[in-house]
Amino acid sequence: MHDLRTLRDDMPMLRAAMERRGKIDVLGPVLERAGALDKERRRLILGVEEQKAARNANAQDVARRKKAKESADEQIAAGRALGEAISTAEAALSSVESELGELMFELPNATREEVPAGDETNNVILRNWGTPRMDAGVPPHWETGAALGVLDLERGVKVAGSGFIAYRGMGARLQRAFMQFMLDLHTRVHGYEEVWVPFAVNRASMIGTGQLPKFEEDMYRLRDDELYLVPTAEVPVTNLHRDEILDASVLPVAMTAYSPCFRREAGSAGKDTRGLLRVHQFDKVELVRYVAPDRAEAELELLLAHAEKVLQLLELPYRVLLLAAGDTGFASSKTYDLEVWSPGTQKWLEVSSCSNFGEFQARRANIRYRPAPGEKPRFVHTLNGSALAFPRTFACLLEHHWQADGTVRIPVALQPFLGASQLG
RNA sequence: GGACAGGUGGCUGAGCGGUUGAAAGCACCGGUCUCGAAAACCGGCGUACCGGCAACGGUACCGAGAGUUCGAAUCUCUCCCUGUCCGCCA
Repeated sequence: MHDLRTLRDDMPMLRAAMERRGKIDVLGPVLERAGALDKERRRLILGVEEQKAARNANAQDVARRKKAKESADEQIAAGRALGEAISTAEAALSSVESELGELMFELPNATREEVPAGDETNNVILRNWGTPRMDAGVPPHWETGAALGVLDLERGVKVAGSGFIAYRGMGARLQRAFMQFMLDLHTRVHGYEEVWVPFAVNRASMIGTGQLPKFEEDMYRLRDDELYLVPTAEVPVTNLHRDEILDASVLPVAMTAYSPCFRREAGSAGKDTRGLLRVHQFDKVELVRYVAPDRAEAELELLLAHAEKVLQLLELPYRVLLLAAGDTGFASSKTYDLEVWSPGTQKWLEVSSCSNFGEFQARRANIRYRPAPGEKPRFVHTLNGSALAFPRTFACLLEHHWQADGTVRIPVALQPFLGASQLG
């Protein structure tokens, strides 16, 4: 959510931002309309408030006269007329405000200047870590997973439908090991507070982080209650301090949480859906930080390093991408993706997305901090990243560490958590 | 799920339908005093929006929304949340 003042004072910046995202065709007119509505809104406010001031003065007058036992009939009649005028004016104002509000919810965040313009073909590979396995003959994870008895795709489909996974035996245990391994790393080494949060959230939370109102069709919604299954722990964790003013001394707030993630993936049917590549329910450990604005850039690098550390310990070769504006998420001002090489499918798979949201989410969720006693509250900047999403990590693990005898080597760092040094 | 009782500023807690944005206390900030601190005393101390270069002025906000009224924190309705008891239950 952008500040209305930006609309007023820096329209060229907003236009340029939509241009870089490749959305100017659709959003240019939205910006124009919003700008006009903002002007209209202020004009109406002026009138309404003037009338209200008159009404308040008139009501005081009535009170004074009644106290003095004078007649107030004239004032009461005047007040009634004012009241009618006010409700007409307010109706006009509220219709302008609700349209303006809807338009503002349509506008994505502006990306930072170092983010390249254009679509995903403009993403920049910043660096590589490790050596991708290029030898032929590494089977895809769904074959290895079935052979080792750790993945039961057919039965996942039977009990829930396509995109729902059943893990078995050591495969199930590996999920638990992932959770413990990642949470321990982030809490004990990287200094995050571990939190465990609701996996269903209300509408206000979904609006706070930017999933709603724009992406309703991607969310699982509970029919009888105004609740949504979380698409990522980002939602409940970031919203933990919604509508609060934090003391500056608590920044940076760093929280990590495990959660299952539920995504309808509307519109992406049939795309990269083999095995674990794209599923409706998956598990993930998430990192969330609230930081002071001037720290946001540095803290994003820090958070990215925390996510990378997981891959390094899992000994999985990866690359770091700086996403181009058009590929950057709606609420984000800058996003790094971590992609792991999958030798079984000959693809780079995204296992983490680390973003700086600036004040875009904090403004929606109303998360502020007071820089110093007596100073005005300011919005925090929010950051988050997966560290990591389990299924694709699982897939790459099964492929990259696959050995010619059909077994899978378990990286040393994970062994104590799994209680085994190999699968099979 | 049922029955009661509640939801007021950072916290505690007053508040007859009419100078109540809201008493008081705590916390916090500034000052006096002190070598310094504490105590005491004095003063200040909400958020958002609109107008204004500014000083400042205006409007709104007492869980949320609607209503009654010249005027609502105060009355009515709906919803949400919290507490207590009962029921059910992992």
